[in-house]
Amino acid sequence: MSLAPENSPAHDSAGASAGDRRATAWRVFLRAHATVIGELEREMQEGEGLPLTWYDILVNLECAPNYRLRMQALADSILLSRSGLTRLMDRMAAAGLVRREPCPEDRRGTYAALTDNGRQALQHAAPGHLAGVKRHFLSKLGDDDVEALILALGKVVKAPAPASPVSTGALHSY
Amino acid sequence: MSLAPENSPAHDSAGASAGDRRATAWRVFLRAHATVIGELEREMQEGEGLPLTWYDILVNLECAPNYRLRMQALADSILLSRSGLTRLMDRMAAAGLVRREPCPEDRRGTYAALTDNGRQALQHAAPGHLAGVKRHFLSKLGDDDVEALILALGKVVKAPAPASPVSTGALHSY
DNA sequence: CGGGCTTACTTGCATGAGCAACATGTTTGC
DNA sequence: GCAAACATGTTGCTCATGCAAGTAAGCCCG
Repeated sequence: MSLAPENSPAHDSAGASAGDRRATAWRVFLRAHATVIGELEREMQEGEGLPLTWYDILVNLECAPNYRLRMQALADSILLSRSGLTRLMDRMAAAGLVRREPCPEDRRGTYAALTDNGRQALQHAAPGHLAGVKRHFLSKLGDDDVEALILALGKVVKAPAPASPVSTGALHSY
Repeated sequence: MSLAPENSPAHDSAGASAGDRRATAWRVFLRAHATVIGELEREMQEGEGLPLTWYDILVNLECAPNYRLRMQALADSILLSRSGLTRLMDRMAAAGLVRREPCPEDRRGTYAALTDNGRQALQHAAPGHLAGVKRHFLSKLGDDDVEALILALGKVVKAPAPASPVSTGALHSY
């Protein structure tokens, strides 16, 4: 989104103040995200008929032990509210990609489990998505850019660069 | 969102392949965006009662000649669909922050114009937002990080780093 | 000048998301 | 043990968004 009406108060005097550079960094960051995600979403929708959110669910389940995850954990992982996930699971279950399973250990709980159809859909969609990420993002970066991004943005994230699948969250809630 | 079930096909052999580093960069990028935007949205909502989208509109209008913009241009600027903007303007007009003005030059057109209330709301909200951007993003970066981000992400964006207010777009459509 | 094509916005409809309230089940402290 | 606190998932409601269709106005060309 926009930053502010005028740039940060001029505490520098030179042409491009440090504040300007920082504002620019922020804008580029926002714009880059919007651009890339927009493209990926469009391609996934057109190519596979899957919303990126669905893909996200599928990946997270594929990587989970026994191809299933508690609703809570899944919601956290894709940064969706619990109720949002409940509804999303309804839709994906109706489409045959996932299935609910009761949780024996905690009878309040429910597992979201990947169906065979779901795994197939994922395997069908993954190469295109990977290619899209490369095409719209990674291919434009040199090795040094990659390292610089990891370093800089890692500082921004609480737990710097988790190894697990990890979700955008970007998708939702903006 | 998640990248893929497994990381990119192992074309390298060493521990952390180039592909891994790239996948990591992508994940950190997504996570950083989700984290920061989530915080900013929350703070704006709690502090000012404004959705970030509204703030975004206000900034764009504040910076426009005569504090007004054609609907089309505004929609492009905040990366919202036309119909989305129509409805958004309805809500913001109802809240007294903006106003529709007929466009004399092209009678099909409409200006979205900032009201005095809108300017006040913006002036009230801007410092907090600025501070939030600093707190959650800029303050964690060194000058070299800032430059590296501009360089790397600039390559990702079509028109590299426009000077105008610029919108997230990130917000919407994710 | 007048019929078609285009553009600018608006509206109908469907989708997706969050919050608050709920039902159910588990844990904790006495 | 048992009641109070807490956790998990689902449901009611409202809001926000996009797409496609509709309406109004400008433009182009014969």
